Amino acid sequence: MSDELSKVFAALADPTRRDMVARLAVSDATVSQLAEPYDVSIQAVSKHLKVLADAGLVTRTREAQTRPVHLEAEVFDLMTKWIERYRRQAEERYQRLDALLAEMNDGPAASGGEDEQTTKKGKAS
Amino acid sequence: MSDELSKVFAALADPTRRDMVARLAVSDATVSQLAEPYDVSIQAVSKHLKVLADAGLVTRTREAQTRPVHLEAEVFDLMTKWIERYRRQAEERYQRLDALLAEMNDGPAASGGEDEQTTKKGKAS
DNA sequence: GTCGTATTCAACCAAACGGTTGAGGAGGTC
DNA sequence: GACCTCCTCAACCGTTTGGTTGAATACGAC
Repeated sequence: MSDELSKVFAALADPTRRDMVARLAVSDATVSQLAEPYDVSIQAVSKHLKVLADAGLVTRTREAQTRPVHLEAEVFDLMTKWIERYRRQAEERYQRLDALLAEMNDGPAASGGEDEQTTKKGKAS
Repeated sequence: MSDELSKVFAALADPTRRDMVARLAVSDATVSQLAEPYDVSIQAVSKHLKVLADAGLVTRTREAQTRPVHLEAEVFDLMTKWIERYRRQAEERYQRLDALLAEMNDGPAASGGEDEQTTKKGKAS
């Protein structure tokens, strides 16, 4: 799990960590404040925080005895860029397919009620 | 890992699976076509596909002996919605903070109207 | 029917994950 | 100094993950 993107996705794959991110979007918090709602040990929360930090999603500073946690929203961009890229690609492909199907319907051999999956045959990309 | 969102994030946390999604965005493919570039067994690729399918990211149909894999781009929306929500929230918070700081710089008086939580100390930066 | 191809299922294994408890470390207050 | 609080590190444990190999299964071709 070396690469940045994998770490970010993996970090957000855990509901507890997503909840933490959600709360950190509202305001910074200390480890114990973050731990309060969950019934797991402080150490477990600290581990979750480490995962989020390793993914670059949060940063921690020192402030008296506490270590306030701060959300770094910019890292989200990495994900959205990746997602948007392939979603757009897939959607464009869909539109081309729709256009192609429309063309085929408009065009020649309309060949009866082909509601069956028969048309699926000629797939050769 | 019961919930939908966790499955989607977890599915995309693996570089091989992300690569498959990237390739499926271009065109549907069979399992062996998908497996070709990677030097892992076909079975391993089949497992990856199962993870993607469980997350709702791909669907598989049957067509002769092969099982073409198709990307379901709509599921991406789940993620982008989640991400955008909290990113926006965090960014708005930043803007409020910036405004607050600007205000404090403009009007040094600022009186004592602050809430009791002012223990937050002046955060350098 | 038999054969070949494409895919999945089953069993196994090492490594990572999410949790625990216990022992520190860092930094305040007395 | 002693003491308390907040937090992390270390060791351990059960479960999940990503990979393997070998044996089915599903389907078309012969």
